Amino acid sequence: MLKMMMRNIAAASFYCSSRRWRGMPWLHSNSTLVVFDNNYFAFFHSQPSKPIKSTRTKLDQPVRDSPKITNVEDAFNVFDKMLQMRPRPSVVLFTQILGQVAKLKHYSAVISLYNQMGVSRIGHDVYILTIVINCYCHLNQMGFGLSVLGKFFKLGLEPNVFTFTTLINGFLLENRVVQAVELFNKMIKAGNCQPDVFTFSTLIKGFCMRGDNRAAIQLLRKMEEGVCKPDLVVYNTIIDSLCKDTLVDDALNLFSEMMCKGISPNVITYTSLMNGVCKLGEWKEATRLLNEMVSKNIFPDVFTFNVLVDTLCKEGMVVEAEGVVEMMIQRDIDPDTVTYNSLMDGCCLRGEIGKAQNVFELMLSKGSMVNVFSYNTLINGYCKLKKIDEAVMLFLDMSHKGLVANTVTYNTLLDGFGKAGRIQDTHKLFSEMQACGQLPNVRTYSILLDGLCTNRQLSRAMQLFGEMEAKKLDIDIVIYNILIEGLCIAGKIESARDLFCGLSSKGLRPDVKTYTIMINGLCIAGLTSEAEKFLIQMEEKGCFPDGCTYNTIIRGFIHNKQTSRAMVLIRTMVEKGFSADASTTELIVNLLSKDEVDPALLPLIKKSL
DNA sequence: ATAGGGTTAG
Repeated sequence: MLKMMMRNIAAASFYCSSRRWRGMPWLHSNSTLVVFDNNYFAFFHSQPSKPIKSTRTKLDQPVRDSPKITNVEDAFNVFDKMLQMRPRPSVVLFTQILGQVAKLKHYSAVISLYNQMGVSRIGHDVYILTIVINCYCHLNQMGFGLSVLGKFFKLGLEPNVFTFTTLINGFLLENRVVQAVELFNKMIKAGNCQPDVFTFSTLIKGFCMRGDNRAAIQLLRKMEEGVCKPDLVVYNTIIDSLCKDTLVDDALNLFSEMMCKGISPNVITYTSLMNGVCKLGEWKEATRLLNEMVSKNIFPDVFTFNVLVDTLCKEGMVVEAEGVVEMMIQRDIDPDTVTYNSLMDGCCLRGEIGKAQNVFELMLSKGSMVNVFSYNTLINGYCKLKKIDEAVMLFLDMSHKGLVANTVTYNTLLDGFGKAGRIQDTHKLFSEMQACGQLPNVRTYSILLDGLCTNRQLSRAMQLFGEMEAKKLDIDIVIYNILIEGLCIAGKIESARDLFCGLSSKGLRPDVKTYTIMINGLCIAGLTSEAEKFLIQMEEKGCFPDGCTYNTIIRGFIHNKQTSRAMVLIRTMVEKGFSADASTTELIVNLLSKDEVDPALLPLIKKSL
């Protein structure tokens, strides 16, 4: 019944949005995806459908000692009953309960149950202590995790490979790679507890999380030489990391290498690869992978479909994304919160906030489907449309749903306030986020700085920048770009140049944006020849100008009435495969109407537009 | 009974 309803809703929204679609073709003019091919879906219908879900009821399942725990409340109830039983159940049963709660990711609940066990003098063993360490790790409380390790020695228990692997994971989650590697090496040296494939994959994942694919692959090669051979999880971890860095070719090489070794890919491997090619806009390659996996009887699951839905949404093709959702439902794969969040974001990107709100309400009607991502996405949608009051309402509504606003929530709202010129509210919210224990990150500061700069409060921006330096925050190039731009627009080209020149001493390298901002600033100050020097300099340093750089400098030259110089730059831009954007086009058309352009250049100008 | 891999937001 629900499925029927969903299908109808999907069909209805399909109709709605296809009308919008026709009305706004310009939204897709820069789409990197090839035009959506309806045949692409054909294979889904021709393939055997996914094996029908088992309809076995609870009664058919083998009777187990431990009751199935589906929520924390159950766990606490069962636990209380167990504590009252005489004789008391064995520690194994308690372990099973805690293990299940941990699997539900209710880590603090596990800790609290464990503490009750201590009070009730129930013995501890390696299993339960390892579960507890794992929970502390996931709660970012590695210190407590290490103190549990102390208990091993107090109780005469020997930590095993599970314990050490858990600890290594804990270090990695806290970005303490050095300690993780140290522990790993200690395991090898000590000799009585060798790392197994789990330990290796954990460390490899840690390297990947830091973006250190080289170290990850190095460790993979080490495994290949040793006794502990890499398995599918190890390959999947690295393949995914390469894909996330859009190094899809490297990922595909590893993929074939893995298959040569007789390790067959699974749905996770294919989902990572598809995510990689989708990120590059290689829709045909995504289709090929999809066909390939299905031909191997590996069926896309909700993760795989979510990648497709999200990619389509990011390209503005919400209608097509809804088509994919339709297909998921037909294949008995229920869209989940992630699916709907992607759809919502897609609607927001198109400015269709009402439609996004409908998706949000659909999630609400289906039970507690909304999460912090859902709120953040919708809040962002409203902020981008400058509907700040609606955004604030949603923000206030979160707590009623038992959801806690996180750093992203605050960053989104802070940006909304800044862009709406509500600087006073920005300050209030910034204090509030810290009072609520949500730590500002570099992104928060970049949002605050941007707000101050665009609201002409440059001295306050510089003051905040000073605070960041004093706090020894990891200041990145984005922060400098904002400040340099702020200074340029305020006409303080000298200070901007000083900041720019000081970059290398801070260990930072200017990126395309930095150069473009400087070029713009120099043009505003009338220093066009210096601007052109920057254009040459950036190329020499291996930082290649993009379309935006060329448009910026061309506009700069036109504004400075150096039309012929601008025309030369247009020629270069066209040669490099870039073209004039809307505002440059307007300037050029203006020049043409005033007959200020050499007619000989007309064919070239046509090419650039 | 304990440890590792894929999807969404700023």
